[in-house]
Amino acid sequence: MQNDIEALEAPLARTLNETAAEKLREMIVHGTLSPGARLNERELTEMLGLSRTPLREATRMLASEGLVELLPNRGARVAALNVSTIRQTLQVMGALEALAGELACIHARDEQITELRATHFEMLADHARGDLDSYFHRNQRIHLMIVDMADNAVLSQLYRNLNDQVRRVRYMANLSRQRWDTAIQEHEDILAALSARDAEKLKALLADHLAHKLTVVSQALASKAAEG
Amino acid sequence: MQNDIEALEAPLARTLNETAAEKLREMIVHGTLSPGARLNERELTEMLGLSRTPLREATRMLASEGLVELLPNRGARVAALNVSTIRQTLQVMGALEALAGELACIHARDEQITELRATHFEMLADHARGDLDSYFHRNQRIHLMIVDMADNAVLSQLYRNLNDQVRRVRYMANLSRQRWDTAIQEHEDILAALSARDAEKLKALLADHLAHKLTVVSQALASKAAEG
DNA sequence: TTTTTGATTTTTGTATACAATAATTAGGTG
DNA sequence: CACCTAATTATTGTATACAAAAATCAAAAA
Repeated sequence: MQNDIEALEAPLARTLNETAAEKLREMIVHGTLSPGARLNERELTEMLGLSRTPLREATRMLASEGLVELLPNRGARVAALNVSTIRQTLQVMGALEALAGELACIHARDEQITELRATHFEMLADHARGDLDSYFHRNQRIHLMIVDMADNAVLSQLYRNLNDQVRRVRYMANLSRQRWDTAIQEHEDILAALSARDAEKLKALLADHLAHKLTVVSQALASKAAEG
Repeated sequence: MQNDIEALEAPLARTLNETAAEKLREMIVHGTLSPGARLNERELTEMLGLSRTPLREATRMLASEGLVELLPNRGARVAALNVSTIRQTLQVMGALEALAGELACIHARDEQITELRATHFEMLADHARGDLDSYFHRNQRIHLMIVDMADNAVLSQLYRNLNDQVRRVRYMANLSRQRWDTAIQEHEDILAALSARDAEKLKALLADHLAHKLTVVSQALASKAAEG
């Protein structure tokens, strides 16, 4: 019945604007709402089954997160995705990952590193069986785990926001499979450096890793721009 | 000839929720609304002369910026200011400044550095005449100039958001004057490194500078917590 | 045809009305 | 008195109503 569904979907006390923000965020990240698309309030309220008030509050939150652009008196649209912005975002993420790596070497507990290694092996399994989706998901998870090991909530929150921007590219343009092998090797090196608590090496590895990601993502965006 | 307003990103037309967000942001940063204070919608609407709709949209934006905390069904309150959060924030700002310094060494135009040096001397003048407010303001400006020299809009935006958090401490607890002299020296070194386009040195100097700031701000917060 | 201009429609921004939840107070009970 | 409990009040969350701006369309003029 209805109450059960509600309880499953919203275990904690939540408001409509929060759930709306979550739904919209997911739609934007997954590309259901494509970059630059106008957000028509009437359409979205019908789609989400709520009124304009919580919807507008949600779009304002997403605007502050950088997923939505506000046009005064002309509503809102999904933030555009261009190579320049993604490059800037990845540069910042690189700086944040470097900090995260440094702090993780200090604060990470052994069981966290063990858990990270386990996830890494699961990702290897995904790689072996060619499960791109699961591989991508666990890849994300590994990076988030490292960031969270830094034990800095501000850092974690910021990183996730920026990461959402990059995830959009993944869903927009399927990233090439050829990068897999090098990425796997990089992850193994990263794991080794963290286990050895070698902060400087970890920072360097993370920087390289992200630089590679930048080239891949840029190419993906550029080819998408060329075909579209 | 037609006005190409569309091409410009900066929207000149303003809505009430934006101005409300600006007002609230300023009140929070300046401490007019003190940390942890409940945001009563009736009071604020009367104070700002608008209705609850744009006010609530504003508070949601500020929540995403981290200046406000939302309590479901219990409204909102000004985000608390504790040493732990400020430490985390400054750590992240440090990472961002390091990136900014690196990029600034590459992208900064000579006239920008000239402008920076001019602001530095004006700050020296503030120091000489003991104008703490103006000194503080120009100090902020110098750091923002360096960040903006990186030519990375994502970085600039993020840095400003985090900086707002730290500014709150300044207004909450007047920072000690004794740090002035060391800060002046550090700024001169930073300026020299940037002029020489010495990225590594600049990064190190900025890191030191921020580490000092962290101790000062922590002490200020701790003493404030002790007296309050 | 193309352009322009003014009316019509749509969409957004804001205010207010209503509903639901939380806070407060008053009155009883041990 | 302390401690419940219920009624009242206040406050928040959501829906809707209204106003203003933008977009659309259609007829007239170049």
